Amino acid sequence: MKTDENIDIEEYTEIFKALAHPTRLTIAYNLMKKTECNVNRMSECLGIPQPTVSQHLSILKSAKVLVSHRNGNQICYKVENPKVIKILEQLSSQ
Amino acid sequence: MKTDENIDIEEYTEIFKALAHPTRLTIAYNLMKKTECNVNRMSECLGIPQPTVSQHLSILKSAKVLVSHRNGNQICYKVENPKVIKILEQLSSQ
DNA sequence: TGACAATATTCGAATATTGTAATATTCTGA
DNA sequence: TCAGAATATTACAATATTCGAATATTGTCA
Repeated sequence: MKTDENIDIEEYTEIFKALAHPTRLTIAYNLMKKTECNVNRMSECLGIPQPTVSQHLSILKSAKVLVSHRNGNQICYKVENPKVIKILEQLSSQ
Repeated sequence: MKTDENIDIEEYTEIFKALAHPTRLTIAYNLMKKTECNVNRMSECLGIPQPTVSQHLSILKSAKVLVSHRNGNQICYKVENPKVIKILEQLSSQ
């Protein structure tokens, strides 16, 4: 087995680490499938306290899985990273 | 955001957790790209002690990322899980 | 069977992650 | 500018992960 790698192992390790939690994977997958979403709405839909959701969002953002932008009163998160989208799309193919 | 999921979040969480380590991602990616490989060869190529490689292989196997079969004196590991292959293939597409 | 090669397991210390609770920050609109 | 809504941060205890060292297991072949 050659150890040469034409991919950025560190980058993907960070992405996978971010996705390796049921709450975070659910958030990322749903944001990829549907649309952007603000924090309180996620918190309600998931039945998870807002600060906990915020922590998970912070981890997803650090790994460049999500991006955010302010929309009036609130902050919307969505998936934009094409590498992440390609990965998440595979989860539901078939 | 609806929380309905048509994918098995737990299953993919396990897969991502297994892949969320540089050594394990390197092993899985190389096995997907190239061929099956035995433990000592991986240990040499990666420059990582055999027991450590064996531990990582055990984690990858538990997550159903890898399968193994005996080949004479040694044990060969490879990627067979189609869900995993689809994910790993995305890493090098472009 | 016995020796050796290949692989797996166990243990423990160091480190990282997780969830909860409390609190802080930031922004908007009156 | 002030109040309140929305979001983020901090601190800490509980739990999980990681690596290396030591050792155990398994299979092959003479």
